[in-house]
Amino acid sequence: MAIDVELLKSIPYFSGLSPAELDSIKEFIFERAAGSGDLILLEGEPADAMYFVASGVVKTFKTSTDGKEQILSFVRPGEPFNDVPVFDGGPNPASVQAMGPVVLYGIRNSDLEAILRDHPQVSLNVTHVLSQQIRHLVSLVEDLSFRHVIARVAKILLEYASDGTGPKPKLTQQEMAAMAGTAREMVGRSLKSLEDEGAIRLGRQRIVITDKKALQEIAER
Amino acid sequence: MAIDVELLKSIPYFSGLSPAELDSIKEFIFERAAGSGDLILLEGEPADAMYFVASGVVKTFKTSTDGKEQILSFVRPGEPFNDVPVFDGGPNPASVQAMGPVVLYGIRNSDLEAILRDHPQVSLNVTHVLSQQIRHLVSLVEDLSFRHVIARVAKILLEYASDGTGPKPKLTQQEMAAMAGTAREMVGRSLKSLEDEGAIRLGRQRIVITDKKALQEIAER
DNA sequence: AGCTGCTTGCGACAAAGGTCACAGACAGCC
DNA sequence: GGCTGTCTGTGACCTTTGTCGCAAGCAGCT
Repeated sequence: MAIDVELLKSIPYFSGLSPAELDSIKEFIFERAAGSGDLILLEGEPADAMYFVASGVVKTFKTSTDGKEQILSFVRPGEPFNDVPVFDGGPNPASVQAMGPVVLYGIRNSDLEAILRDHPQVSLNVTHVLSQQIRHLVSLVEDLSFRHVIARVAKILLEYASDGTGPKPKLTQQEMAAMAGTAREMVGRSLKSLEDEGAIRLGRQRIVITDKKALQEIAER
Repeated sequence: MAIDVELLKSIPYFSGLSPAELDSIKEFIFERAAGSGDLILLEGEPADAMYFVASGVVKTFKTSTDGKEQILSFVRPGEPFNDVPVFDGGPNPASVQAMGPVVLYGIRNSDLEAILRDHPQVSLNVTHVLSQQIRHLVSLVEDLSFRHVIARVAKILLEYASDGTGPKPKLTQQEMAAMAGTAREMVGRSLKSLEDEGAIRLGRQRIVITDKKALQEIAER
């Protein structure tokens, strides 16, 4: 196994570090691969490591007692997940699943603690990363609390349309439902109603945005 | 104005610091008072400082375009708010309002940045505090996504009953509604139905939990 | 004691969202 | 080229939640 130092450099956690520092950090990193659909972490389990996505995409999500799923975020290359337990000592806050074949870089809790102690720049970087996570969650709360399902679906489309930046998970209606906190059927109906309003076109396997402005307007309601 | 050093010491942000360090940090702190109902910060405005509650309680919340309010958290003595903008440079993520007369300790962004640079222990502490905020928000998302209004109300009651630890805001139905992300009437109906099930008793101005176990059970649905 | 505002308590509807039950479409795989 | 399992489309129906409109109730103030 060979840790990709170029990738390490591009990870926000480790920005601003010297090559020598990166080298010493590299020693703590282990690699882990997973196939499509593999469960990587289970919410509530004791946490012993955090991860970065090296390639592929994973999703973090919560599961309700009756089996409903709420996706919290997608994690793309260079981004971390399950870092919270390192900082507060608690269990995994959410389950994590591979959206396709993925390669992960992991760091054991105790090792990261040592890194934080030795490299103050890293904990500074971490405050930045955690802040972004907080903003993301606040925005999710806002969506769930204020917006109707159709607006949430419109927002998802706007965010996950083909903009060509980085890997995008191809979303099933089931997954969109788990993102929007609703049932699959509601997503289907929302898509249909968005099509009726002329904002999108539903093709075979593919959703095309035909009127971005209209879609944005619907997303704000 | 006199900054209370005892209080400073008890703030998680500054735990593990020497008296000398605390003294130097003290120099950056300014005091600010607000009366009941005063708006302290407005979401979306440029942020220039973060705060700690010295006495009293404030609430942080989001407002929708049509005026609905979603409470994100209550902030009690020793706890921070509006720290996220310091770490990511963005605007205030939420509005903040005093629940009663409050005294706040503030630190300007640029000053806190200096403190973080000079005292690595502080940024370590910050990662811990932010992690807790993340867990709190994830739990809020879970509630909004999985639970019915009545379960959310039950949860609120369990959390804000008289357990005698620290100042508790006395909640109106309107405020409970803003916490649960619903309308005031729904809170009223939920309380009534909780009373019918024998979990609580609604007295004049006061809600008494008569069957905690039953209430917990309802809260989990 | 008499005002004035906030807080509650309902009841009747309306609207949004969730559930169920299938049928058809498609993709990937032997 | 057929099979199988997943994904999608859809209608009917039920539940939950939101909205409106008032009428009391209560608290604090003068």
